Amino acid sequence: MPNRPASMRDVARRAGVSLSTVSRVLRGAAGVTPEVRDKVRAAAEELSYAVSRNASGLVTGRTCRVAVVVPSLRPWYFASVVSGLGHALHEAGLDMLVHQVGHLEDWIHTLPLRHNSDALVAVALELTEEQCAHAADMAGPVVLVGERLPGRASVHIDDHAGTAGATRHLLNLGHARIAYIGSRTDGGMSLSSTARLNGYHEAMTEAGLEPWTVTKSPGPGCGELAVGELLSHQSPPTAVLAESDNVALGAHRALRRSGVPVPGAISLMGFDDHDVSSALDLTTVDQAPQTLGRVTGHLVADLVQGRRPSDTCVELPVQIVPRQSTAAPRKRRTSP
Amino acid sequence: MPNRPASMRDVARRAGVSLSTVSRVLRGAAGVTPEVRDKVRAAAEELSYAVSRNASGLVTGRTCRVAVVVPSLRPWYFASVVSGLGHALHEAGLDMLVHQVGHLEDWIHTLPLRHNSDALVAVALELTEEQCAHAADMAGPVVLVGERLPGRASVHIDDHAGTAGATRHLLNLGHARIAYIGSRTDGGMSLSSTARLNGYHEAMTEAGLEPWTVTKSPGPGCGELAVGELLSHQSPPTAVLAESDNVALGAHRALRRSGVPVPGAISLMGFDDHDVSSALDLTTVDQAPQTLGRVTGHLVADLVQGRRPSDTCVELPVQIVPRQSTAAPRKRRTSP
DNA sequence: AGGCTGTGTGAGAACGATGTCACCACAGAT
DNA sequence: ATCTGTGGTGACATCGTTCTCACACAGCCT
Repeated sequence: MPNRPASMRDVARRAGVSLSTVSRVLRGAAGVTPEVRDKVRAAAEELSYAVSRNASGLVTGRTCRVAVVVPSLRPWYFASVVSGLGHALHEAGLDMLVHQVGHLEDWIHTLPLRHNSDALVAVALELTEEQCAHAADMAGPVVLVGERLPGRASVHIDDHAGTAGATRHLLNLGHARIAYIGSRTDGGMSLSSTARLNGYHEAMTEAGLEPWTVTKSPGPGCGELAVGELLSHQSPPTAVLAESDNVALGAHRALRRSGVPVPGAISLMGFDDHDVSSALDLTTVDQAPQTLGRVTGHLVADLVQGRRPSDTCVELPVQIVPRQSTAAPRKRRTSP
Repeated sequence: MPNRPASMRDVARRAGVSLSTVSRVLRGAAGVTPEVRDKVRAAAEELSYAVSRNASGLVTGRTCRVAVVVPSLRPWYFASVVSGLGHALHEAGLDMLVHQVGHLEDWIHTLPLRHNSDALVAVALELTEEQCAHAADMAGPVVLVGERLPGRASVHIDDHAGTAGATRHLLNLGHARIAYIGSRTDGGMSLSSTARLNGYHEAMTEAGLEPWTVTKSPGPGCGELAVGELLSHQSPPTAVLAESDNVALGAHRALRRSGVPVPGAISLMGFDDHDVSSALDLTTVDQAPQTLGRVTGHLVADLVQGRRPSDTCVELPVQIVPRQSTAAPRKRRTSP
């Protein structure tokens, strides 16, 4: 009962021209009389006809589709990246296929994408070169977002500069005992985690101060546990920089419950500019994930459409967002 | 240089059988000797071959692809719905094309989807019957999520029961002066907004109490403005129910800034179970958007794959999530 | 044996577009 | 008048699948 949709042949018949001519018009190819073109356009409009990317892709070899692989769409960060990506791809006339793969093992299983997309964007996946090569073999250009791999196209932020800047922000406020809360899985640290940690280290040693790092396994309890450890110290830090807003969130909760005023006794900084940060008035580092996605989209479009992009490895700047959770340290009573 | 990927013909040659046989094997069709089947599978594996949905869709008329149209992927709610949807579709062997359309006018422009997807899921879009019909004409079955339209398949939560339950929760705590903050655009109220308002009304009148409603135009300032209005009243409410967590968030901020303790002086409830709610310990109504998406995915899969779903119009229950922002009202000092 | 049935396989026509090539008319040059 | 482009158009092969049909061959019953 869903009577077959109109085909190009139907449009051709209606316009009284040949199939080829309709194709030319709809593709915007040159060599058609304006008069004929309008006639064809009108016919297509009346039949509310749209070309089948399926069929055209079959002969051109291009699907006008980009596959995006992401651990999950739900977390704020991924949603933002994919959102920006979607907009940019849409502008370039590309459709976006979204695949969520929880574990990297599933990833390889999801891969039979060949012929089904023109490129692949992997968001926040730590791929090995081997996996990348396999993916490229299956689906054309591969672009990494939020991670990097030598020799592969990637778009990511300058994590190092972000934490370095954040640390300097705290130093400039007058803090000296600045602790850093990081996350670390059994498998080690991701490249961006490492870069963030290094940024902190650099800024601290640059200032002649001893870095003070606490790492916990990632998850909801990360920030809380770390704060517990920090507060039990003989002289606790006056400022805490968290690897991410999620960690900062847990830290914030722990501080609140411990009755430690923020920023009165301890200044707290996050990293991400998560929605929650503005709700909690948390000073943080904006990594503009939507921009990340958008830039990636342009890059992918360039690659797919055969333009040579200026640079296949883009590093985006970050920006400090000052809010209420950081302030100059309280004067120490012990000083004369 | 990206040497053309293997085609079915290549697999056939390698396995020493005909094209048809390969097709049969890879489709899982019956009537193939186990021995031949294994041979074909092996050949396909070696060539790391995957069927082109493009080509197979061309002849079957099915694309194994579902188009999802959503205002934006960024907000928590949409991301959750689409995430659930994606998982369910993936289980059903369907790929998900995501389109973000900010305005409904763009929507119609995005529509040339015919032949490019088997079904269309519209998330939180208030479509007219005409637009639905047009969409159905272009892309097969249409399923609405979070909104409803008589005669169209839809999946949504029981907004009415949600606010009614929330109101009763506050009533049970002993509140009587319960205000409701709603949002309303110039164009009127969406169906779900209306249902939420009605739920509140019903519970209040049921309890013999006078409803007290404040509506502001939606946006970040909605909750704040409303709280301003409520606090300026001669005897302010002891409890406030917000149409959504976003509104509640603004209300929470305004109360905090006004020095009104929550829940000490005023109990506050939201609706959605947004991430921020747990961060703020906000009592709210969980509408499980990911489940919403998941259920929609199953429904769409049924429709696409020709199974007759048990019901094309699903209403999901909601659940109160009690947290720290609601408590019994303070005893009134004026009572003897 | 002869005729059925059934089962595994292959040949070839779709599907709906694109791209190549041939054709036709008509312009201007010879 | 004939030749030669040239610009608009149509015929047809092609892309990689699925699907329909025909065929070969085995087994079983009369």
